[in-house]
Amino acid sequence: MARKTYDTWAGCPLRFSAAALGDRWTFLILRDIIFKGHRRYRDFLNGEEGIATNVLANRLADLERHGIVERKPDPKHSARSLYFLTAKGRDLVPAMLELIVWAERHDPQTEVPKPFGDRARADPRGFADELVDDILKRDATYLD
Amino acid sequence: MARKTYDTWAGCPLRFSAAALGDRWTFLILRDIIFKGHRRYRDFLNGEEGIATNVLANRLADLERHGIVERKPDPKHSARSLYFLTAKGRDLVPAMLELIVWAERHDPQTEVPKPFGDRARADPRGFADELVDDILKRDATYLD
DNA sequence: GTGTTAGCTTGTTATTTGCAAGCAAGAGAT
DNA sequence: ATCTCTTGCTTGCAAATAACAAGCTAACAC
Repeated sequence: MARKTYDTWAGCPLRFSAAALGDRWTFLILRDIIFKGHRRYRDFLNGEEGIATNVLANRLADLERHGIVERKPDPKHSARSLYFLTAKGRDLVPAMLELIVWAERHDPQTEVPKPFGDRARADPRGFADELVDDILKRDATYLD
Repeated sequence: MARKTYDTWAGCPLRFSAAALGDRWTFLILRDIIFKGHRRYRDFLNGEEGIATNVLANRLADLERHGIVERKPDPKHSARSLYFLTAKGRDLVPAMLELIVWAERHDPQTEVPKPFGDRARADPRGFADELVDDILKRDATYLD
């Protein structure tokens, strides 16, 4: 069963964001789609953090319900599903970049490569656009 | 009792962010400090979302453990505690602003005032700096 | 000194998570 | 064609966490 819905949490923007994203695993799934190029259930499941399969299924369903992720059958493997970001999901990239900038600054063990952080700080909009472009290119490789 | 710690979640920036912020209530507490000017336990507790008192105590302790929030005794009322953002906490303002921009765009019921959204989109850095300034000014009113 | 408020802590129950197992449908090898 | 493996889930169960309610101590307010 999916989690209790916070569908009445519209209006206030941070409450709206919290309802959609306020969960550890949701962040990591989005990271996997945006930065690791993952699109398949197994890819998420095999991530190093070890999400439980039922929790993954719930989170993907939640993200789909929120219109952030879209599920499509894999044209090459009819048994598989693929999970893509919608435009709404792709619009989260700038916020994700700012979180990365924050983490880079405050995590002494950060693994953010310096050029990545520099670029995110110097040209956040341009970098976000570029990342969105990469996402769409990656999507295409799964769909053609 | 506080939540299970995800203290080993350093390194990857979004995992680090998820460990510190990946929770509905955490978002809302930060919103209350940044945008509503709340500093006292009661202020958070009386928020319209209705956080439970034990959950609030846990979240504040978590935020303090993560160095995002700092607790100080109220100089005017010795029985009270006040919760302030640390520099690390104030550095979250740009990410919060991007989430607000996202929510404004995708929540049909958004209550973000248009000038606020416009400013956040046109001049994110300047706006974030200004908000941090407001936070520090507000802090001062509690401490003098 | 009596009543109220602030900031919690301590139960108790409901919900969610983490872990293990199972399972149907499709793909791949023989 | 059949046997096996993989994929994308669902189900069951114990443990952790959240929600709701009550209580408790120290400080004010009068």
